[in-house]
Amino acid sequence: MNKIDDTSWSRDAIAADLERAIHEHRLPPGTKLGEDDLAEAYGISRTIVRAALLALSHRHLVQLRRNRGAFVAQPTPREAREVFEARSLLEPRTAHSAALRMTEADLALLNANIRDEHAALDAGENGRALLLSGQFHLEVARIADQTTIEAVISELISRSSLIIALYWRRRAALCETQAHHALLDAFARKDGAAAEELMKNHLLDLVASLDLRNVAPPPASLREALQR
Amino acid sequence: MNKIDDTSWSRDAIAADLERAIHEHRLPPGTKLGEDDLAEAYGISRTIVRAALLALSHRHLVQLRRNRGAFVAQPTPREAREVFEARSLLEPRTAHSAALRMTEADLALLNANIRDEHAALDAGENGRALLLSGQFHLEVARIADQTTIEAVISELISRSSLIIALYWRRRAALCETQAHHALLDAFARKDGAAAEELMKNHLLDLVASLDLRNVAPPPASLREALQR
DNA sequence: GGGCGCAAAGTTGTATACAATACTGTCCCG
DNA sequence: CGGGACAGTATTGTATACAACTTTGCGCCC
Repeated sequence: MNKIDDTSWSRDAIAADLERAIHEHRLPPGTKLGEDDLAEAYGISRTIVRAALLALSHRHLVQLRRNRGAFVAQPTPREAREVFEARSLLEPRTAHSAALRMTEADLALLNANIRDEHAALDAGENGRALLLSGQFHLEVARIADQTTIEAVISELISRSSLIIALYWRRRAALCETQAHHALLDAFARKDGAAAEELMKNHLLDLVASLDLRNVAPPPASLREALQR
Repeated sequence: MNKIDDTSWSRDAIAADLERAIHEHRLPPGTKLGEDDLAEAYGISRTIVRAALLALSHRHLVQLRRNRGAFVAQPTPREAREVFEARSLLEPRTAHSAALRMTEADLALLNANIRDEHAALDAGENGRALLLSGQFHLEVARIADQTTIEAVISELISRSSLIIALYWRRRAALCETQAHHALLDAFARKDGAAAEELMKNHLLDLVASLDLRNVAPPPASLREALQR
């Protein structure tokens, strides 16, 4: 209903649209994604919606429960740790490669990204800021020219957004843009080793800002029941 | 037709069955996977088949071409390099963790795996040997108790099987089991550093045994035309 | 005889109808 | 008054019908 139904939405377009909404915390963890609702919203049949939800479930952004429907995923503390563990294996080395391949155009793009993120934060658009923050990391992987790793990181970043929604402790907004700024400096100097180290510490800081005590499943079934 | 249709196949069961067939090189790269054919083979409607094919396409094992159908993926040399690049970022450290957590039961399982692989090679069942070889790597990730990384590695291993089908240069069968045996020794000693180094070199050896010159796309559209 | 165009067949894309399962509220019984 | 069973409602699972597109083969024209 709030979606533009001028053109017909493709499966991938719907999946991307939903992923963005999840990433921006417009669809919080546990939200029920009813097939009829989505079909009506996008002006298409359930067939396409189901395919899109299946795609998102493969990215661990949506949990499918047989005969019960699709819900925005709710990563456990364990899953949260694992996601950042995987990122810490992939992203520092990727940042290293990216630093060595960095061009002026790439630097400008990353710089614009940081600026936009800051603007979003000032405007109170936290969801949009989080999305831009993720895009910064994704852009680094793209610059490293590693399509396969980029795809993996893309999924991990989106999952990280869900993790932040559930386990974020204190608002360390400044920390974020600061870390990205420091990375940008290393990139500008084409200092691979520094970029690698900065990325590694950045990810460690991110995990440190989470509260992953095992009392996690409160939003699990309780919230889900209320959500609908 | 050759499939058992006693019980009804689920989407995931079909996807797993197809993935196994691809992994074992029973379905070589470029093979057309017609929806009607599969639906008849498994005794279900195209609905489920389409969902399974969509799932496999998300694992990069199947390439979907709009209005043309599904084909077993044909990784490019570049993609091949990237897959092993990703594996070399993930698996050595994972082997390290696995070594530290190794139990007697785990060792027995890995040992049995190597034995089975050897038996398969002796029997000339190369596809089965390749599957078992992949399972060895997957088992290591499981032992490391990293579900998320395990899922990523699982996909990369299956893709590696496609890469081997396309770019394998010489049969270095012995090398394979030798490397796994050396890893097993390190695991038995709970020597994480050694396991990490062995895994790293094992993956380098694998890439070295490939012929990734950019004359790759011969099997691309030519073979696809003949295949059907 | 070669090349273009059109028509027919086959395959995939999408929507919809129906079946199966889970949820909700009510009624009856203890 | 509380608990359990049952029926109604709603939602998801699967199959099928139809539409759109691609491919293929034939025929006509140049």
